[in-house]
Order: sequence, then C-alpha cells, then structure tokens
Amino acid sequence: MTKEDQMIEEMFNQKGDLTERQKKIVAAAIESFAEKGYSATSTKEIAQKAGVAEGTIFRHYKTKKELLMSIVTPMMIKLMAPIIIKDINKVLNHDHETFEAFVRAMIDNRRKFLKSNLKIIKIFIQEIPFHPELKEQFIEHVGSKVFTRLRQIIEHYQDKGQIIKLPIDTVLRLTGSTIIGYFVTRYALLPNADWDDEAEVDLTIQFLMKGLAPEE
Amino acid sequence: MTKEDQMIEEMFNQKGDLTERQKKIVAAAIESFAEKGYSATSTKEIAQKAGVAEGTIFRHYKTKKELLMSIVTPMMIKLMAPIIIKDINKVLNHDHETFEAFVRAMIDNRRKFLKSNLKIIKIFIQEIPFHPELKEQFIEHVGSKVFTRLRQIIEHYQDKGQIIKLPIDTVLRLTGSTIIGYFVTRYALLPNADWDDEAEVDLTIQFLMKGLAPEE
Amino acid sequence: MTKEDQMIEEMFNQKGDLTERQKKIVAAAIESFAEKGYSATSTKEIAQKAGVAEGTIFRHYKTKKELLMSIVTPMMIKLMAPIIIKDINKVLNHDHETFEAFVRAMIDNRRKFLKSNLKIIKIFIQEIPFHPELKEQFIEHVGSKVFTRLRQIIEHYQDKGQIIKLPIDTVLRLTGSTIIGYFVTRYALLPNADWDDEAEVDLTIQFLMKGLAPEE
Amino acid sequence: MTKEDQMIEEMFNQKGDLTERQKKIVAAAIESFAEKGYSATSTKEIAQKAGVAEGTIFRHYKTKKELLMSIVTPMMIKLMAPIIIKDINKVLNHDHETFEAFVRAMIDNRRKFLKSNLKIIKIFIQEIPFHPELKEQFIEHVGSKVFTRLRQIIEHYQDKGQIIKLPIDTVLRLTGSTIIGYFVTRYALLPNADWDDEAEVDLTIQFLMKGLAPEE
DNA sequence: AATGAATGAGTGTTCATTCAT
DNA sequence: AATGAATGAACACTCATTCAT
Repeated sequence: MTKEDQMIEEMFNQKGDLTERQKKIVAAAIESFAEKGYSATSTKEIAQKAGVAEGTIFRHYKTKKELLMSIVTPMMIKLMAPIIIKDINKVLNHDHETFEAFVRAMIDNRRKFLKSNLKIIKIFIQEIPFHPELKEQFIEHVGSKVFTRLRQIIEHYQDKGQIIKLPIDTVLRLTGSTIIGYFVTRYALLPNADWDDEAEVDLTIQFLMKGLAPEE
Repeated sequence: MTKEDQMIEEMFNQKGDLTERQKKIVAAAIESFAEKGYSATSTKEIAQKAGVAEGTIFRHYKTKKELLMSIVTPMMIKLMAPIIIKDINKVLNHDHETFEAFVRAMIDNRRKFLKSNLKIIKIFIQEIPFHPELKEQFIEHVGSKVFTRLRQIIEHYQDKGQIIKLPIDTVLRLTGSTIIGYFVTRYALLPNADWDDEAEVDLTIQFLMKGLAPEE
Repeated sequence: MTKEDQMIEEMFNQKGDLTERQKKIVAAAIESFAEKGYSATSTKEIAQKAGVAEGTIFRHYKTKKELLMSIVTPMMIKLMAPIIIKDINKVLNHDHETFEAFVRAMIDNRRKFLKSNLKIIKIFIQEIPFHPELKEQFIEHVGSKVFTRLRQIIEHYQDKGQIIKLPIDTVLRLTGSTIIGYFVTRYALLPNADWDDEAEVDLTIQFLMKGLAPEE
Repeated sequence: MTKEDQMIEEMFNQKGDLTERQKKIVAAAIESFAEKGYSATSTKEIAQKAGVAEGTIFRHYKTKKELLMSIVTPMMIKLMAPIIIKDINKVLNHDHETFEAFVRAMIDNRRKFLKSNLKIIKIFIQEIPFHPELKEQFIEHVGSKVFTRLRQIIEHYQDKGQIIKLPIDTVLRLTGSTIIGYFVTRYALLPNADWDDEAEVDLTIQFLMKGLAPEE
C-alpha cells in the first residue's frame, strides 16, 4: 500500500482537491479493482477497505464508474504526457543524438512512472475493452497524438540514416513490442524473478538496434 | 458467428460429449464473456442468447465458473499442444533446419488457431489475473512444459550457431515479444487495418533474425 | 382481507393467468399501497406480507411500478366498462324510461363494484396525480369514452324534457358531484357511520331530480 | 411561483417568525410535495430547489414530517377559520338573510383562499390518509368545530323555512358535494377549461336551491 | 445560523443457484 | 433432460438525519 499511497499523493495532490477520505477511497478502489477487476468489486467492499461508509463513496463519485474513471483517466494522461508534451526540437535534435539514446531515455523515464502506477495501469488495460467511453477517451485525448508523435520521431531517425527504412508503422510496432514486451515480462509476468535490470535493458536495446540497423 | 461456430464444432466435438444445447450455451457464453467480461455477464443473459432456460446451464455446468473453465481450459491446451507434443528430434533436426524456418512455421501454424479462437483467447487473457486456479492450471499443465521445451529449442539453435548466445530466457522474451506483439497488433489492436500479412511477417522475421544474429 | 381476496378472485381469475403466488403478491401490494401509499411502500414489505421472497415479485413484475399498473389498470377499465359497453339504444330507450331510473340503476350497479374494489380505487385516486402515464392511460382508454357517452345520455334525457336544458357539462358536473359525493362520504369519509343506504339514496336522487327539474 | 410566494408571504409572515431562508425552504417543499408527493420527495431535492444546504432544513424543522406539518397545519386552520370564527349572530342574522346568500358568500370568500393555496390544499388532501396525526389534528382542531357550526347554520335556515327539512347531515352532504364538486372540477380536474365562473356559480347555486327547496 | 461531509439503514432490482414439475 | 418459478443474498445507489466546522 505504501507505494500506492505514494503515487496517489504525487498524482492527485497536485490536483490538490482530494480530501483525506477521498484518498482512502481511491486507494481502496485501486487495490480492489486491480485484485478482482472492476465489475467483481463491490462498493461495499471498497468502503470497508477504505474505512468509510458506503454513502461516502457516492458523495464524492456519482457512480461506481465515475470512480473508475477518476482513477484511470489522469493516469492515462500522465503516462503519455512526456511523449506528447516535450518540445519537438528538443527531443529530436538536442536531447538525443541517436535513436538508441532516445529509446534508452524513454525506458528509463517511463520505468519510474510504471513502477509506481502498476496497479492503475493494470486496471486500465483490464477495463479498456469493456468501456467504450474509456477507449474513445484514450484515443481522442492521448492515443492519436502519441502515435502521430512517435511516427515523426521514427521518421526523423530514419532520415538521419540510423534505422532501417521499413514502413514507419512496422518500425513502431517492432519497437513497441520489444519495449512493452520487456516491461510486461518485468513487471507483470515475472515481477519476482531475479532481474538485473541494467543488463536486461542493455540486451534489449542491443537487440532492437541490431534488428532495426539500416541495410549496408 | 460462423467462424466461432466452426471452431466450437472442431474443438468440442472431438471430445464428442457436447449436446446441441450445450454447444449453444458455450457459444453464447463465449460471445458474452468476450464482449462484457466474465463477471459482468449474467447467466440469464447467456441463457437468453443461447435460447435455453436458465436452469439448463446449471444442469451441464455446476457453476458459472465451471462454464468459464470448460471454455478456457481446452483452448489453453490446444494452443500450446503443438509446441509440447511434437517429437523432440523431429522438430529440432528434421522439421526445421534453421531458427528462421522454425519461427515461420510456428507463426503460420498458430495463426490459424488464433484466428478461430480469438474470442476464447481474449477471455482467457482477461480472466487469468482474477482466477488463481486458472493461473495454476495454466502453469502446471501447459506453461512449464512449454517453457522448458522452448528453452531446449532455443539452446539447440544457439548451439548450431544460428542465434546469438544471450541468456536463454532473454532470447525467449525477445522472440516472444516480437511474435506476440505482431499477433496482438494484428488481431486485437488493429484488426481492421489494411494488412499485407505475408509482407508483415517477412519483415517481422527479418527483424528478429537480425536482432538475434550471432556476433561475428 | 376476505373481501379483498374475493375481489381479486373475481377480477383476476377471469383473466385466468395469475398464479397462486402472484395473487398473494397482488393482495399484499393492494393492502400496503392503500395503507401507506405507493412510494412509501417497499417491495420488501410487500414480499413479507405476501409470504414470498423479494425476488419473486420481480419475476412477475419487471418493476414496482408495473405491479402498481397491473393492479390499477384493469380496475379502471372494469369500473368504467358498464358505461361504455352497453348498447346505446338499450340504455337510453329500453333500459331506463326516466333519468331518475338511469341514475338509480347506475348507483346500484356501481355500488357493488365500488364496495369490493374500494382499496384499489383509493390507490388509483391517490396515485393518478403522480404518474402521468396513468393519467394518459385513463383518459385515452376510458375517460374520453365515458364522458362522450355520458354527454349523449344527458342530452337524450334533456331532449325528452326530463331534465333542465343547462349546458351539458354543467349537468354532468352537478350529477357527478352529487353521486360521487355520496359515495365518497359513504365509503371513504364516514364508512363507519350508521347508514340507511336505501333512504340516503332516495334523498340524494330526490335532491338531484328537483335540482335538475326542467323550468315550468 | 409568484402566486405561491405571495400566499406564503401572507400566510407565514403573519406568524412573523419565518426567515428568508425558511421561506425558500417552505416554497420549495410545497412545489415538490405537490408535484411528486410527500414521500417521493427527498430533502436533498427540496434543499437544492430552495438553494440552501441540506442541513439547513433540519436546523429549522426537526424532521421532514415536521416540515410537512408546518406547511399543512396553518393552511388547514386558515381554510376553516372563517366558518368557525365569525361571530355567530353576525353570520346568521345580519350577514346573510337567505341560505342562498350565505352559500354565495361562502363560495366567493373561500375561492380566493383556495386559488392562492391550491398546492397546499392538494398536499393536505393527498397526505391526510397516510398520517393519522394529521387526521386527528384536523378533526380535533378544525373538523368537529366546523361541522358543529355548519349544522347550526343549516338548522337555522331550515327553521326559517328556506330549505327542506331533511336530516341535517344529509343537507350538509348534498350542499358540500355540490360546492366542493364545483371547486374540484374548476381548480383540480379541468383548471384549463374555458370557465365563465360567474355563470357557473349561478347555475350551481340555482341547482342547489332548487334541490333543497322546501316541499310546498 | 448555515454548511455540507458523513453516516448506515434502506431502496428497487439483479444475481447465481436450486428444485419441483 | 429441460424447464422456469422461486429464492435470499448481494448489488449500486439514495435516504433522512447528524454534527464538526
């Protein structure tokens, strides 16, 4: 719970409008949603875990779904923000001379966020197929921008001759699969294995670079 | 529904013990579980969709969960079977001279299964985090054997000098990420995009082989 | 309860599609709705009084409101039916030579119905202001026909020179007020007073006839 | 709302102890109780409509029922007051020479009150069957006195030979039915019809007088 | 005086499951 | 085997009321 609490502190107190009780409700909801899934979690259970009356939940969130959304939406934005927001020139020209450096930076940066938002991300991925509004919201507010952005970045490094000139979406898919595959294995499938993260990332990036190396 | 029906025919009639009514129940359950998730689906709904009485479901399956299991367990076994069953020597020595040929064969072979079991696989992946028995069953009966087997195979091709001598589990992860990443993108994320499957698989395998190529 | 049961028997068994349990539910609902009002009556209470499980109510009636409607709608129709249905010539020419005879017949006939449907009528009157559908249904299916019919009848006796030629709606209102006023006093306001019904009706009709007597 | 506000002003400011906020609460409660009934109206709804906090209602009225009573009780008294209070000799001997004049005065006088208290009267009639205290209060404080009084008045005009010597309660009932029947039709059933009030009252009184005319 | 957060019992309704037919 | 009526616990949500601020 400590890690989760920390993340709630960070994420929601910035917004500054969560009361002590609300934080407890949100923390309890995250715990339960992640453990048993949104629709198998009862509001009674959340209330008990949070140590509040059931009615209190509904004072702050009109419906159970609104509670879910209030947890998942800001995370979704924060997860993708760094990719969208960063000044384009900075990212491409100044920040990272090579594609490898860019990928490494991205892994390092997102790893922290991921580690502290593990449960919320899990909830998000679990529930997105069942809530069309969530999907639409994701695509509208984040998804499309992120993909546009990532395509620009890949094109940039292709133009610089650092990576192979395959179709951009294919490069995107291969890169995404490799990185996300690492994170999923690391934090969801085998979180308790004995990981040497530094080495593992090195190998992963090395694999990716070789795989995407331009033809001679 | 035709595709789903076909698959049900194939899969369950082998077992030979499914009545006409049971097939309808199973088909309805697959449809609903995939669409709204296991716990958000009511047995009433399944009964209606299947055109049977509510009681009929419980005549064939003691509980709702048993119905879920009866859908998901055999699929899980069939999905993994080809990897486990095949005679070891055959696979390694005779069937596929190269790692590339092996990967290509695997993709081709599993693609058919995947396409016709899409919904069940979706259900399986959605529900596995919430049903410990399912997870245990998977690991015990399938997972561990599959992994042992895949490690042997990778070692074999490493020994033949066809792929780089990274830690076996790392190779496994990278290969898995690349292939599963392709399938997920192809069939779950963007099933309606305009895919040239042959070309896409060629590029994917080419990426994988370059990425895993032994050092010179 | 005996009287109520009787009436339920009569009214609903004709339709023949009420199970024993449904009858109990309906009887309990009538009792409670009449006593505390529709919205102050809980389904739990109805279930307990009926000696069934709460769920059973909802097997037969999709909502609490549907239960209310199923009680009130057929009564409304049966209450008004005799006025609408009767063959027009019969009523006007053959059945009743005088307006007095018509009024007396109406009082006698509707008294029986009223006595055995007292509670349901009470519920109907109590709830009609709060359920627009009920009001519309009443007007559409019964009200308008009844009024058209009653106007014809009054006109008929006016033409025969038996009652004064005031505006028809005024005659209707005065007649209605007098008769309904009697019934309300008799059965709702002072049901326990010491009534000599025959004498009281005689006086009431005598008052009505004098009041509506044509000018000389 | 203007009309309602006016009436509240009139009625409650006499008591002089209603704050601005209380008036808003009372006005909102009247609106809602009349529209949806007492028990279907929530205190939250009243608070919102009144523009005050939920707690504020309970600062002024211990319970929701007390709020109802505070609305309905003074109206009940004011409605009946003129009949009770007026100096007996004045009414009978000086004010109105004839029964007809008395009835006409009563209709004129009470019409104003009725028009501006329509909603409260509606609430009173709707709720009286469900609140025994209300009924008792009505009978004790108003009802019995009013009836005693009205009986005296009728007896007086009977003695003067102006109306028929039927049993007093029967005369009372017939007179009441006729007058109340007019008001109910005029203000509750068909308030939007095209009424010529003066003519209608004339006809109604004419009917009543003929109906109650002494035998020759 | 006024607020509105907090309460927990209560609401109508749905649930998975049982069982007589 | 199949039905669908019956169950009562559980559901998300609302209620009148309290109380610290």
